[in-house]
Amino acid sequence: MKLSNTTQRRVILDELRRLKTHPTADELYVIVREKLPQISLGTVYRNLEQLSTAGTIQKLELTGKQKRFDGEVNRHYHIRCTKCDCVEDIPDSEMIEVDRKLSEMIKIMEFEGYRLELNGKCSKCGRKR
Amino acid sequence: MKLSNTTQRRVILDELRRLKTHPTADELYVIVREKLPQISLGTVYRNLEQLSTAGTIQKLELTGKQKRFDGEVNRHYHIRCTKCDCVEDIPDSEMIEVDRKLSEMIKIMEFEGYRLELNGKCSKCGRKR
DNA sequence: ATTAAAAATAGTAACTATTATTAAAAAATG
DNA sequence: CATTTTTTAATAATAGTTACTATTTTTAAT
Repeated sequence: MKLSNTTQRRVILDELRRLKTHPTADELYVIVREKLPQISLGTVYRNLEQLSTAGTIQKLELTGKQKRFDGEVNRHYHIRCTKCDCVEDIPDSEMIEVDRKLSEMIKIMEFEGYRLELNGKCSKCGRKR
Repeated sequence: MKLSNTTQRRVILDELRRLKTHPTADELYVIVREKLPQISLGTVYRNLEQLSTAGTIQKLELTGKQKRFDGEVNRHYHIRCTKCDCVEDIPDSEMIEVDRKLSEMIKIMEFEGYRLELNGKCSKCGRKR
C-alpha cells in the first residue's frame, strides 16, 4: 500500500513528531485542528493506523483504555505517571541493565518479545533525576 | 463497602478460580450461565470489578482490547501467545532472575511498579521447555 | 423470626474508543 | 490532461464496558 502525500498526513506526522507527550488520537486531533480546522477525527485515526503499520510511527498499548502514539520508533521505555497519568520516556541510560537482562531472557526462553511499562512519578510530578 | 454473599458472586469467583485461562468478562459470562442461566453480563462485569478492587482477584491489562481476570492474586508473569492469542502463566522458576533485576531497578530508580507482558508461543502452540 | 436498611440483581440504556461506509475531492500515474 | 487510485469529511456502526432503575435479596438490628 502506497501512502500518498496529503496535507492531512503531513500535518499529523509533523505534530506527532514535535510533541513529546505520546498523545492519544483525540488529543492529537485537537492539536492538528489548529492547523487544519476542518479535519475529521476519523482521518486522524486512519492516518495514525497507516503510519504505524508502515513503521513510521509507533502505536503504544499501555495501561488505560486509549491507545497512544509516539513519533519516535526506536525502542525505548515508558513510564506512566501515577499522579498525572501522563506518559513519559525513560532515558535509555537508566535501562541498560534491565534491557540486557530482558533480551537475554527472551532469547534463552524462546519468547518473541515483551512489553514493559514502568509506573511511578513523572519528572514534573516529582521523580528525581 | 461491604460485599454481601450472593449466589452470583460466589459462582463467578468459583468459576474464575477454577479456570486457568484468564478469561475476559464475556467468556466468564458464558461459563457462569451454565450454572445461572439468568445472570446478566452487567452482573459479571460489576462483580469482577468489585472483587478486583477488594483484592480478591486480579484484573489484567494486557495487549488487546478486552480486559482479562485472574483468580490468582500472587504476583506472577503472563505470556500472550502470538499464535492462538491465549494468555498463559509463566512458571516462576523461569522468571527469578528477571524478577530480581526488575525489583532492584524499581527500587533504585524510585519507580512504583511495572507491568511486564511476554509474547511468544504458549505451551500448546509449541513453546519448548 | 420480623423488619428496616443496605446492597445486589436483571434488564436495558448509555457511553467511549475505534472502525467502517460513502460520496466527493485530491493526488498519482501515464 | 484524463483516468485511475487514494484520501477525505461526515456520519453511521461496532465493541467493550459502565450507568440507571425498579425489583429482589441480603444483612443487621431488634
